[in-house]
Amino acid sequence: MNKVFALVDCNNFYASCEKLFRPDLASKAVVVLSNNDGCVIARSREAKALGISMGVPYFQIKEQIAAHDIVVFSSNYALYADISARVMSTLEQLAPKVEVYSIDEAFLDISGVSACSNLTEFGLSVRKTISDWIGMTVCVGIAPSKTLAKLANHAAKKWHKTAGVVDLTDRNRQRKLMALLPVSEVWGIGGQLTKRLNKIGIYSALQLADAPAKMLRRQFSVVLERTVAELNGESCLALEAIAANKKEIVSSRAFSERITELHLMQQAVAEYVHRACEKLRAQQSRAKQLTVFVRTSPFSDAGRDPFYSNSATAALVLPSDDTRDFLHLAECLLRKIWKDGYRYAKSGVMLADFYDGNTEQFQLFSDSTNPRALPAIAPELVPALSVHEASISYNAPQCKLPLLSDDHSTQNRRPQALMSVIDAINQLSQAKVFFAAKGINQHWAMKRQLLSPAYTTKWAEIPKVGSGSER
DNA sequence: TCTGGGGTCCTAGGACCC
DNA sequence: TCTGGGGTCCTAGGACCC
Repeated sequence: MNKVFALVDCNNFYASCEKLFRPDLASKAVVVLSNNDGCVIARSREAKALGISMGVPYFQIKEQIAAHDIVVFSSNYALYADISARVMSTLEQLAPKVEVYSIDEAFLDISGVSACSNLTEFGLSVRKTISDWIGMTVCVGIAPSKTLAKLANHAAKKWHKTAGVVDLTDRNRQRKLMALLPVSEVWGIGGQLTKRLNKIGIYSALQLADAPAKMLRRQFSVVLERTVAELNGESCLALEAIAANKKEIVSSRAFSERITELHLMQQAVAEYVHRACEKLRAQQSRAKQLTVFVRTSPFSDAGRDPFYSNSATAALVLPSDDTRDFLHLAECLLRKIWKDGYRYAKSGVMLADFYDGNTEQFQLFSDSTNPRALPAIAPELVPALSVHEASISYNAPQCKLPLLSDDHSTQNRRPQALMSVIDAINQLSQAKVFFAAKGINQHWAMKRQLLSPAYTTKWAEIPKVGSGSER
């Protein structure tokens, strides 16, 4: 049976979510800003028509916004995640297999549907159901590969006479559409590849589809070769109905005001460690590796406000999901890269090198006084503490384990209940329990001055741990 | 004054092994 | 003067995505 995919994508998702609870804004221009009210990241149809471009800094278009009476919102991820979950669970009722690809789009496997229903009619019924049940408008692209389904979706959005659904299962229709679209519209072709492809005379999607595969493989990569196969109707990218665990977890934010003092940066980094570890536990992984990075603004006048960016990485001896392990390590790493005299704009942490949370490799030569992982950092990184002292201050006060025991079975018996209890409390009531390291009055925390109310959720905050996909 | 956040995959090159 | 061949693993960096 031939594969058939449908790509369902919500129109102007964030802006549409904001309009959902504000019928008074139905025909008004609406834009949504990134974290910290920095850039425009979503625009309603009306805002696009007024020429507001994607990614433009808010401060640069304030006059335009006032002149055209555009309504502006800070991003409200709790709201968007909740609406997204409703759309996705509806799609799961309509199609046998669904892959949630991002907060506002999903691939459906509808192979076989054509046996009992016209594909365009199927698309229209999906559109109607999502509109009737949730109030969101979606477009549907249908094709024998994901890359072509993406292209079909693009066409459905671009041309209104399609009524929001394009069936691209026919080869002639595929070629007709590809001839009309620039190669940069193809999924997987970004700015750099567009430039290089243009140089060798490839401008349209069709020219790419007709280019010799061997040449592309040699001059570019297997990725491009696969894209071309997909454009020619050969499905290379399977539908992944079960979301895989993350292989790395990042938490980072720009500050609302510049940070110039180490103790404030320590708070911020502790906050990001806390969030990253929450996500890590939510997918039941343990991590070994931690990276901390800091940077000043890349947009400042370099003469007056010099640029600095640095990162440091270290690994625990054993993988862990305990926030305390990473707080300690992060503190050491931050001291390594911190330099006085800069105006820092952003920092963050990244967890990597993941292990299954349910299996654990014991150490062959375990140090019985050191039942848990000791950060593998050179002593010179921690001028105040020798490694020995670090291990003592690290383990002893925080866990009540028999410190002098050769019983290897105890080596990983650091109480895990603490983290579970903290996660459970914080799920019941957002951010009630936390480590003092992250500070109480976070003056540097992000600015969201135009936030809409928590219409559908208990907290107008970041999505609860484990709730759907984030973006 | 003010410019987002979070991911994945691939490749090249170095280190190391026999 | 002349210094092999083949393989794996890891990492950094680039490119892409939403």
